[in-house]
Amino acid sequence: MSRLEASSVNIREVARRAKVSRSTVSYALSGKRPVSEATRRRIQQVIDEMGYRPNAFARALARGETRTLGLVFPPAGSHYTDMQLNFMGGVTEAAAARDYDVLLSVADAGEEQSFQRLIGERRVDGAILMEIRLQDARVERMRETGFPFVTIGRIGEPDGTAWVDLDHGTLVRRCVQHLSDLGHRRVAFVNRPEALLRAGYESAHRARDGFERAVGELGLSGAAYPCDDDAMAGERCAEQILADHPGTTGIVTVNEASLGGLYRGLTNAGRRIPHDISVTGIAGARWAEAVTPALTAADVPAHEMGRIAIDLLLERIADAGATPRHRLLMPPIVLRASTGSAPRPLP
Amino acid sequence: MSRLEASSVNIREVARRAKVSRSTVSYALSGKRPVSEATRRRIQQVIDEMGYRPNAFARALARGETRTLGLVFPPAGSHYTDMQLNFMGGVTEAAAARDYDVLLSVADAGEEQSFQRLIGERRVDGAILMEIRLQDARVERMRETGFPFVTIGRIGEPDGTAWVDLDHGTLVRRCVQHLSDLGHRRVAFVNRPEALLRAGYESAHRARDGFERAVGELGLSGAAYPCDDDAMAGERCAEQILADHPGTTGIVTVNEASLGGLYRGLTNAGRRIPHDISVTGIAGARWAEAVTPALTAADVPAHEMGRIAIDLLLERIADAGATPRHRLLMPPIVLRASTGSAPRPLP
DNA sequence: TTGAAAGCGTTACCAA
DNA sequence: TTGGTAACGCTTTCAA
Repeated sequence: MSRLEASSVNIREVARRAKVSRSTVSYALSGKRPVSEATRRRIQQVIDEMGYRPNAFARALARGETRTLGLVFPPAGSHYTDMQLNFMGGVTEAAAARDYDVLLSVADAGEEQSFQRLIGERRVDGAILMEIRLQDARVERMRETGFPFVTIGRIGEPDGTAWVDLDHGTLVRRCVQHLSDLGHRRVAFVNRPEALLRAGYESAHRARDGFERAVGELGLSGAAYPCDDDAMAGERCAEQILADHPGTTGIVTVNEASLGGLYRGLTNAGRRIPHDISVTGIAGARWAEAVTPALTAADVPAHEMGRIAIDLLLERIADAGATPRHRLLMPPIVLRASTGSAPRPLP
Repeated sequence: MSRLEASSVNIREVARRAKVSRSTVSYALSGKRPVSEATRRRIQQVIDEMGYRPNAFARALARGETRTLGLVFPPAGSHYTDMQLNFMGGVTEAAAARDYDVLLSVADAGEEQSFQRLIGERRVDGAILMEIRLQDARVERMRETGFPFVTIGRIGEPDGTAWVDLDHGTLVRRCVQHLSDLGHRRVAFVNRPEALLRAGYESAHRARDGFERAVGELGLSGAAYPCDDDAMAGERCAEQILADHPGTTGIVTVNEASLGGLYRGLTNAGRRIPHDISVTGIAGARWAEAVTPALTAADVPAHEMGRIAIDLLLERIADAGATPRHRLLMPPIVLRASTGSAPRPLP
């Protein structure tokens, strides 16, 4: 016999001690049926004495709801970004505030196993999906089954799904605009890793599209670079940018993890920020402020996005028939110290 | 009726279609009793057709085990450190590899509610506790109830508990030693936030003790500073250090989130790293490499620690009677570019 | 206002 | 090799 049973106080025992039926104990707890004040009191006393708590699984089984939400994210080895991890924090705290637990699930795009554990075995009432791709098998799967879900990020054709996302396209556009306003004519774009791009990772694609559109509309010259999520890659990326186009005076980055390396690469090449080259982009505030000079950037409100995702999900669960809602966030670009007017062009 | 039930295929239906009893289906799945090849096949076919998966809660109820592990961490608003978050990643992936799910729970030191949800309602088979204090109410509580648990970090008197921890004391000691070897005579220590110290946060205390012991043994002058977990605090801390003791030429830090600010403060004060002042300490590799020059530091193997925690926990669950084991980790200090020999003393 | 009993979907023991 | 059935701990309908 397992310890769980051994140490378990159950409703039957409470009922016996309080000299009432099990149903009365249940009703006293849920309040779904009037219970006389006298017996309610007696029951409560026994419960306090014995430290009784209803078994969550038995309750889930009887009620058909689990009061647990799933958080699905892909395995990343040791390479979680700050952003991803702060989503997790936001989601979990918001869920706790609403009396839900969060069940973590690492599931790759095509991976059936984890999905089945979560949805197939009915462990959760709904799920939040992170790291969305333009074409996302997990999302399609959820849709088919009619299971309540919300995505952080949005698929290519998000109509009919519930999601919360940053408007990466517009945000990057604004960064380019900002550089353009400062007189920069040749700019570069530092994106997330190439592997993610190939996998169809939505934010990387939308950010790049935004960059290219903006460069075109504003009549600038620009080049986009994928970059791995670490400092060394950032350093190499800076070298590459300057090698390809020495006249580059502005950089937009959406890769916070490589930021320190990017700065280092630029500095090693003898470029001062922002005197010789301006840098801006989208990043967690912590990263933006860790570099010197601090990065002018749109701060990712990861924590808030986690909270919003939970709210949207609970809405879906409460009313599966309603039209799915979404939130497209566009945090302001906060001016710090990494951008300035373009240097006089070299002869 | 909830959607869950509506879309649910259950064992009874499978049994009916395969023309066997429910128990046979159950045994065919678990293999705990021989089943003739013919019926096993027939059952499997029905299962595949109908997409049957046993309901996790019903199974948990019947078996008395949940195949779910709890991960308890304190609420942090938006201020999770990289380290904490990477623990979460490591724990989750290791659990998934062993076919366990992870249930997240935000629980403050004294908070009963979350504890009760997790343990009282028997949602998990065991739990991992993070952010340990020297005196930790949660740990005591777990101990009393005999519930299987492992701590990441260790309490003041850890005997009899299972834990995995970094040897912060010795690690900081080695950092001081390293500085001493390079000829530094006056050093400073940048710790985690004061609030954490006051709360009895173990790693902050053990690190500080290690610093003071080392300074004493090596005959150096040293001062310790608490520092909040952000760049601005790091900057102010640098200023403070130089104001208090301008002759400081070496710094040991265990506060990765303030590292960028610390560098900035030093640089603003006209000190070049490592020419005028050396910096070293304990930090996640990502942070250590994000700053320029990259930090000579002991890299926190957060991911690995998460994995170890899971292994220790599964051990506890499998054999509650065994003596709890532990792992004290001491990653090497990897030499990067932030330390060098002490400058000639000023006149 | 309360009790009895039938589920919820599994597992595992007892028979056959 | 299989089937019947009593748990597991709770909720909720039906009766009183």
